[in-house]
Amino acid sequence: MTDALTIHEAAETTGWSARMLRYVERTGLVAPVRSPAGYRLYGPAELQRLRTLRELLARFDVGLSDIGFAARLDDEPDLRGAVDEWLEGQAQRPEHVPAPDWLRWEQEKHEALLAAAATLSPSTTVTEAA
Amino acid sequence: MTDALTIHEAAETTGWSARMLRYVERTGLVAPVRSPAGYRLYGPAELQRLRTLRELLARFDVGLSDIGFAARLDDEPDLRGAVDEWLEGQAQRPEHVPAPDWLRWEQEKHEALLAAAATLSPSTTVTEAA
DNA sequence: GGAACCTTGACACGCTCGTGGTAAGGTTGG
DNA sequence: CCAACCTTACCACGAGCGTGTCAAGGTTCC
Repeated sequence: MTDALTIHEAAETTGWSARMLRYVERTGLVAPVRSPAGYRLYGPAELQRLRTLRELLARFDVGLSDIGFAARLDDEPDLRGAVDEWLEGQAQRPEHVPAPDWLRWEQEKHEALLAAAATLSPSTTVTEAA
Repeated sequence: MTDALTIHEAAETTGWSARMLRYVERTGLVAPVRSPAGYRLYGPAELQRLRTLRELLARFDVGLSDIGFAARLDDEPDLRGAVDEWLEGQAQRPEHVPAPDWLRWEQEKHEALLAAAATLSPSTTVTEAA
């Protein structure tokens, strides 16, 4: 009990390489406690975390940096908010723009504006006929 | 009205370079409609989206790929779930492990196990005394 | 005190990201 | 018809990711 594995032992039981365990630590995703001498000590919790992390990366083919970003989203509400807001297609439309016009655009775009993009005004603005 | 800018015009009004607009499109974050001939046509919505995206990246110093990942989280519930679950420190502890034991570990870790990590058992398992 | 660990730091390598170019070829407007 | 635009497809390049390996130096155990 009260077992703590050294980096190489942890590597063996988790499937990571010792090298990668150090790297993972640098990304801030799994940081083991240190012995007074500085040795990394991986407890059951860390080991489990490492195994599931491994599974996660493999299953969805994402990178450590992606998970790192997700973590950042988690403790940076501002970022989370800004990103979410941007993602939901600019939910809060900029009031300074008439709005009805730009809305049509979205609509048309999602439908078949492609073909209907016929009669447009000249100038540098692109125009074309079917 | 009903204006659609070509890539270079859009570049000018959004601050991106034409080159980057194509790149941004490849990431799937802002994809303009295409004219019958294949020309990219940026409408007000896209332009706005590009401007706010630019602001977002600069303000938080994140990359297009990060936003791309956030988008992926948004439409891949499985991924979102797996990531969130992993992030909240393995909320659902593995029932197959006694639990009380690993919990102590977390506790001790967050406190001052460092110094208390004195008397341990020998073998390959790390051990040390103060 | 020496073998067997651990630590950090560095070099390396292939790959992706974020950029910029350039070349070869279609469109379009006047 | 031709200049001015657009398109895709490449080359390039520095920075970072994901890995490995090696070197120089502490720890620990017996």
